[in-house]
Amino acid sequence: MSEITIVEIARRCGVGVSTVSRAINNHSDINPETKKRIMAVIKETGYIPNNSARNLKRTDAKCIAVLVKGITNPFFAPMIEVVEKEVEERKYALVIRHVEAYEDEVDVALELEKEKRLRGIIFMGGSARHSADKIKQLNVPVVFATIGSDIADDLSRNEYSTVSVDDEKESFKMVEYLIGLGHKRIAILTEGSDTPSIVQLRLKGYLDALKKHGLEVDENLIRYVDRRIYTFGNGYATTKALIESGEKFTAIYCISDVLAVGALRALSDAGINVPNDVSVAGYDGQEIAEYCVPRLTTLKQPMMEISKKGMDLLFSIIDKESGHKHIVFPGELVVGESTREI
Amino acid sequence: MSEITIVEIARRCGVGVSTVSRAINNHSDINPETKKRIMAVIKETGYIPNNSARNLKRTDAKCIAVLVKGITNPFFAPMIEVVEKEVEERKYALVIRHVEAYEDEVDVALELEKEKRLRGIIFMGGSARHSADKIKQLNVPVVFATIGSDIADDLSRNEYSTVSVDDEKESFKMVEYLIGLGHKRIAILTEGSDTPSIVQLRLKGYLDALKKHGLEVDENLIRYVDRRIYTFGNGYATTKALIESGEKFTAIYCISDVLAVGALRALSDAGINVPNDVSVAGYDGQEIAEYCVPRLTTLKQPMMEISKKGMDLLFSIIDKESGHKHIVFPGELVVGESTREI
DNA sequence: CTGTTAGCGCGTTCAC
DNA sequence: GTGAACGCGCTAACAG
Repeated sequence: MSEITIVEIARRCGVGVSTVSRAINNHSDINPETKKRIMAVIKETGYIPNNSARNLKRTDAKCIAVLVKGITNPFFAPMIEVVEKEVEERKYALVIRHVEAYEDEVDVALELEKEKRLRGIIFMGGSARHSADKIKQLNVPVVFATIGSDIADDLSRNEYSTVSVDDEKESFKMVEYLIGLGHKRIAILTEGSDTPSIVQLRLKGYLDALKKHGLEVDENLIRYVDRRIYTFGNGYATTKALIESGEKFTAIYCISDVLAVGALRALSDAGINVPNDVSVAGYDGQEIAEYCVPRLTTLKQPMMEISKKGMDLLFSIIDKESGHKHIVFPGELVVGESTREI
Repeated sequence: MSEITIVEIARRCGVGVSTVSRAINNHSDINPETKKRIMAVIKETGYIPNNSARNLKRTDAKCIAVLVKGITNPFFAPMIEVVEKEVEERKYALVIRHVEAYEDEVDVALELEKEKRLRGIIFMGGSARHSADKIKQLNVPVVFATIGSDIADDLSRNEYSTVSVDDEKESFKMVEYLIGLGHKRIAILTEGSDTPSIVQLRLKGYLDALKKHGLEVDENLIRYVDRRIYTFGNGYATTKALIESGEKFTAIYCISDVLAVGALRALSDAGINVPNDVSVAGYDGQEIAEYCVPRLTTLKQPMMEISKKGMDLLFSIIDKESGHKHIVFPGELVVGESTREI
């Protein structure tokens, strides 16, 4: 089965290849009649233009790329939908790539840019610190969503945009809320991450809140989950270990809702009532927080707004209507049924 | 910023382009010294080969594609991880594409195949009935995961493989289990789908089980969620409507775990105890089923085995060691805390 | 071991 | 309005 190419279509229609090309790409300079004839043959033969060849030649491809770190992470699902909608509205093409945990997302972007004709890139998740040089190499506007600007050094602030909540501040807010309820021994479920990331910011918010309110930091209450903060199992296992360690605590603050749901289950299994015996708080404001039993107190990130704003910003930079910006959205502390006064 | 190409690298190294190509692609016939020199220049210049051009020429690209219908669906996350591992082990490249609900996955595959040099395709989710002709057009081995063979007509059985559970049978099993617990008025949360899909099979299993046990089908107990069966909100809203309708029922069977979690929440809000007042059963055996409160009784699909077997099969067909097969895995009825005898 | 060269399939001039 | 010819960046023959 030799692949059918544009030449073959041209031959069958008795026209030149360029005419076929014009028909495919909706060019204006073409006789409607010939176009119709060509399109008929194309449909009939099931011909599909080779995208690689097109990318090689095309100069005007309007394409946006979204690079998602950990696409299996449900957190990004609603954001991606917003991106799809925005991109479609503007008649751009969209390519979604997921980036492995061990890959450098900017490297992947670099590669992708060679392959497609990208006009803009939006990153979701991933590490926070990238060399400005590398980002500059991308040559197209770049927006980081859900990653704040506070980790960027001043030099690189103008090389890319960020749209996010202030993870440190919001995390601080949540812990302060727990403290306000009278909790003094607040455990935290976090991840032992060595790279600068939102995880570290959230931990810092926790530490600062304790400090501000004169509570001492007990290392035994800082619990590191095994690698991934978006699995129920990790929240469950870590909480179980915490309980069994005999350490005293009256609240658990989890840096993701998914971890918190695992924590709820572990507490329930141990016969510990939430919120009467122990309060549980999450972070992210994912859909699950609203539907678990009890409903989770969580720090809701305005995901839709973040992605919407991220796209607006990206397009306005593409259209040279704006320079790079660093936008911070406020998070919302949603009080559920999982926390109460002590 | 003119893009830097292989010619430029060759010029800077004072060698021919093919030598550079050989260096990049780890060919054997090359002097280690020259290779080292070339690689150094490549690193220095930040040169990245253009993938489109490569795809255009390459004859041997070992690449597998996974097309996922609704990649935002957490159901496929663990399966994709298995695929990644298997593909990597065999030194193939992997391209993951997610397919919109309104797109035809086979069409997308057709397009992708023109662009990349695919050696095999694995589909996850999506509609069940595809014309054998179209699949044949793909020219490479195709495996459908999580979609059964029962919807394929005999003619096309040899054109592709399927690896799945028998959705109708397993669904039947679950409903029979509920009936065995003494339930007579069993509501079902399903999706009003017009295309042949697992959804219809699960509904059929429900209907058949009722019939077999002499229970009459009450249309009022068949509830259709609004479009998507993998959102908590839909399970919640539909269950809420069911409760408020005043219809009597003692069990709810949800055709996905995600719907079931939403149902749990709605019942809890209405002051209905699970499982004492109403039993709830899910389907899929996702991680959440094990961590919600109460734990969900569900029909667990062996997702890891399905994807592992799917990949094994795909590769053995690629290597001509096997023809197309239709493999059915047994599901496992996992009894949680959400169902009890009436 | 290395350089030269011919296309891969297509979009884009530039003549007609 | 249309066709011929060129070349995008690269790999794979082939010749040295």
